[in-house]
Amino acid sequence: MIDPQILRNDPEVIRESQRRRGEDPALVDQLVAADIGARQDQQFFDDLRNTQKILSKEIGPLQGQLKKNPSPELQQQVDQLMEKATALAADVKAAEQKAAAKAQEVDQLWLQVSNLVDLRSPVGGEDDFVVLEEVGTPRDFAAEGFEPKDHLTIGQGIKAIDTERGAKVSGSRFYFLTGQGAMLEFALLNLAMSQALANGFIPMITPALVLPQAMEGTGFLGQAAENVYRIESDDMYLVGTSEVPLAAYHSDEIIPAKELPLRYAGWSSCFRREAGASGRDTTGIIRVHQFDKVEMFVYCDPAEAEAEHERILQWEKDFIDALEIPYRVIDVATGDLGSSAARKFDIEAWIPTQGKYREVTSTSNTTEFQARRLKIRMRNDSGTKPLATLNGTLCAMPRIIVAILENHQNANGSVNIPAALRPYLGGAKQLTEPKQLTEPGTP
RNA sequence: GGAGGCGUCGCCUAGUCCGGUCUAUGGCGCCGCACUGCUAAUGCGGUUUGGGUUCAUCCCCAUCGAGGGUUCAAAUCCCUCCGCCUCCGCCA
Repeated sequence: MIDPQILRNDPEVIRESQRRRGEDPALVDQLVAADIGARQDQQFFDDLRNTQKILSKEIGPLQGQLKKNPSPELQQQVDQLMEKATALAADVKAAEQKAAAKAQEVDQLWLQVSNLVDLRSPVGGEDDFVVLEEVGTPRDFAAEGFEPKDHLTIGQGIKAIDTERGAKVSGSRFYFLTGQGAMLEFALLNLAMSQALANGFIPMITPALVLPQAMEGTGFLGQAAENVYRIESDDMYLVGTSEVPLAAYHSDEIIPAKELPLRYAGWSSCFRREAGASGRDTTGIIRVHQFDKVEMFVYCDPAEAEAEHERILQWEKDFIDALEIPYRVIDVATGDLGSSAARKFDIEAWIPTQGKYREVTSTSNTTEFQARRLKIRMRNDSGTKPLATLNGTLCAMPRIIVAILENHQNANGSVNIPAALRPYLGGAKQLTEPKQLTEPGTP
């Protein structure tokens, strides 16, 4: 949610943001009208309620007197007041219901408005991003004298990835990480968590099932709703990222300014329906329904948010650097920000067999948008105010595994392990074909 | 799943039986002022959150886990739900 003062003082700012996103600016005009109406109705109720309270306070003491010394005169006085009060009660109730209905209408409209875009975000759709930098040089496999294999071929060769049995057990876009594939994920987890810990993050293992208000508050029930799994029988949602539980963690709380910034590194499974992506990335583990991820999540003073966003991006780069993977950083365009982000940077890793860069991490500055929805505030000397939240991927397992397998493969199908990862794999320098796992179809 | 207990403005707590002196008590903590070589102690005042109004002060409304209901009037009475604790049963 956006600061309602902006709606009242300068609604054009919100209209412009909606236009840049390719969303409906007329929503803002609906909101302006609804907001005025709701405040009028609230004021009407407040005043009516005030008269009722004053009247009620007159009746109380009179009732007391009447009990001690009953007199017809007093009785008449009380009766008269009661008559007025009874009539008023109905009006108060009606006014209250009207005001509540209007307030709800305003809330519903606000839920449809996305965050104000950062004016530096490039305007346009998915393809209108701006490349900020390219880091590292893709390997020249031709010069090395062999054709690179795709990650699935390599993964199957070293018995690290099993998509056939994944599909057998759970359907398409599911997979098993087996043997050293599983160990590779654990190693990446440990590397990521060590880095996060060194950067002052608090490690967190979060719920993967959340209540509707957590999903709503983080902004995933808007346009992104079709990609969210819902557990109908219990009215809960499977999270697509631990950003959701990490944001809702402090909902309805007021955090002292001196405790900020609060940095959390969450580890959870992530679930995505990938609706509307049918036909894209159908082989391998680039686009899957379930994966594990280490996510950075920060609560900070809004004045610090932009600098923190840069820091998170740097930590993401540090991690990919450590894995020795070539990548580029893009400034995501307004149409591709999602409802919560004001600005978003993606890191895209080089995927040799696709000959292009593919998203492996994403960091968003959601400014005060989520904090307002989730009622998270900070307290400093001048009072309480909404704080800012930011998120960024530290390590999304399958895609990082894809990037490692493809970029560090050898002609014989083995894979070199980046030096930073070796300590977490017992010092091994390569992933090679093991003997113990059976082929699919073998009894 | 069964039985019982509990949920009050940072923390602890009074109030709930019996509705109106609750404009929610007291203590701790915190903030300000006074006193004082300094500190401590003491005294006085302030201290939930959100909304409306205002230059600001003031004032008004809501808020006693949440939502309904009864009533002129609800922390207090009734109903539903949620959470926590204890015990029992089942299970990882």
